[in-house]
Amino acid sequence: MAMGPSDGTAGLGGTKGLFSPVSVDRISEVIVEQVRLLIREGKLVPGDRLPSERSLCEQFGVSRVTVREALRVLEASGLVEIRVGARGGAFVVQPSSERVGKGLAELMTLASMTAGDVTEARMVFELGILPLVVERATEEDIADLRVLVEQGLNALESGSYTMAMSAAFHVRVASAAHNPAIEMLVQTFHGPMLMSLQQAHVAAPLMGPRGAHEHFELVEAIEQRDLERARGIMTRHLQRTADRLADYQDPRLENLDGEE
Amino acid sequence: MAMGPSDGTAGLGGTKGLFSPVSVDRISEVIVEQVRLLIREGKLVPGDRLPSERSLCEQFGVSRVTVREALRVLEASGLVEIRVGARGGAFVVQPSSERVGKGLAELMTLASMTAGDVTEARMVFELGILPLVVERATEEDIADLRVLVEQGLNALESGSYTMAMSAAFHVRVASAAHNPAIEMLVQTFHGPMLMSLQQAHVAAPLMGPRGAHEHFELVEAIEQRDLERARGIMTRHLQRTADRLADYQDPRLENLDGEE
DNA sequence: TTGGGCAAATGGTCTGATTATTTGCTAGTA
DNA sequence: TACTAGCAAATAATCAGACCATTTGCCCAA
Repeated sequence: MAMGPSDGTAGLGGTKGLFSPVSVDRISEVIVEQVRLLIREGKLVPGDRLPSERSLCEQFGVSRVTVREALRVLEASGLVEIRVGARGGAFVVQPSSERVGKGLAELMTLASMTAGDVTEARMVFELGILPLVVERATEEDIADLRVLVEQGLNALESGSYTMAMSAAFHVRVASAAHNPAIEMLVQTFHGPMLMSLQQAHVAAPLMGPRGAHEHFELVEAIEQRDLERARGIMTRHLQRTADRLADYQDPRLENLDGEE
Repeated sequence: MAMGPSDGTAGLGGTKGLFSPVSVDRISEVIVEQVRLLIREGKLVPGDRLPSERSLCEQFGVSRVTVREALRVLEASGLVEIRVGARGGAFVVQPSSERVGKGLAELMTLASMTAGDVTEARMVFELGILPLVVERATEEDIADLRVLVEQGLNALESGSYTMAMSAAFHVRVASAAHNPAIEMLVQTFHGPMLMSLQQAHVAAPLMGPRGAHEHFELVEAIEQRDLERARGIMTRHLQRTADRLADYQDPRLENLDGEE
């Protein structure tokens, strides 16, 4: 018996009419909302496994197709991860800032946003967090940064320096502010850059010796808790990015390889 | 003939082995990637309509279920919008920062991110962009802000002030920086706040007369291009949010109603 | 000219089946 | 006993063909 969406509540809600919208549409969406709620309420925590598709069919009283569409949406939203095979199924995942940033980066590349726009936002943000970084950086933070600088210098010599390494450095600096929201945002900035670089096949080394040395100096300034010096270095460092971008005729994201 | 995912490439790629992952899985994902690419390349622009489900089935040589799952993912990603009925179908949408922020907000509330974290990030960002705002705000920007302040004051008197209004004001201020990246990020900050407020059923007026007056003063300072004054006002304004948040025992996002 | 109604297009859903993959257990062998 | 090969079960991925609900546009009648 193929039933249409007319009785879309599918036994949910039932007697009480406290539905927010007039949504008599899309059973799968109702399922998504239920699961979402369970996750928000903490009744489902990362690592938990949802019932199998067939179980969910029975519990919701819908067909497998509908359940699968709901799972697809949940997966695309970064809430669950689906594994096949025995002991497989839908597992609730811990939403990482990385995962969040990915989605955001995707849309930033689509939005009408120039490389200059992104660079300017970086200027504001990465300079703005420096006081926090200088104040809060731990020995571990600094040790990590030293390693990254070291790797950068080595890669530079062997000509294998990539933008990803530069991005990793900047993100690691931001994480020294010890604020997940800030870390996520910085990650977001670098996402679209890396993405567009991959698209443009510009994996070539773009970091000059000067930029690498600035990374080194920045770590030193952070270690010495010298905010003014750190600010000066970062300003120069980012400014050169901006300048290089200005050289392009069409400074859209495709050309976001100005990081030196 | 029910064929499994063994030939999951579905005729794509074919001879050349330049697939990024080993992803021989999930035909629907391949379809998603194709459409995504078309959108990125500008071959599909907002407003365009994808072929109907049944057409896509033929073109891709897959079943409707598979196509539908791909469409679900694209829809959840905010790339297309699906309308039913004749002349319906999947339409490419302009990815707005609002649409993006929604999904993002969801994940941010789930991520281990406290209200304090978000507030601190706001401090950095909203203070950091003030120089740009003061420099670039147009008469239109200021007129819009005046309207928002007016509405806020009226709502305050009638007791109908909502957090959404405060958020709208802050976002509008950010948009006066005339940088899409910045606007989008500020919107991202406010998304999770609104969401958690709705969850906590705290739609009540939280904006004190003091906060509303600060909004008014801020607009004035922007109009006068008085950066220092604007900075002072914004600092006080956000600081009170931080202070209020500190009163909570568990300052998680559920309590992100500190905006006054 | 206008209104009603019918038909086509289209998404939403159902049913029942096959295939591929993973896991765990079992039996056979050294 | 220990180890490996292989089979069985669980599970997601997909297919095929059907029916329902909604929207749009057109045609015909008043």
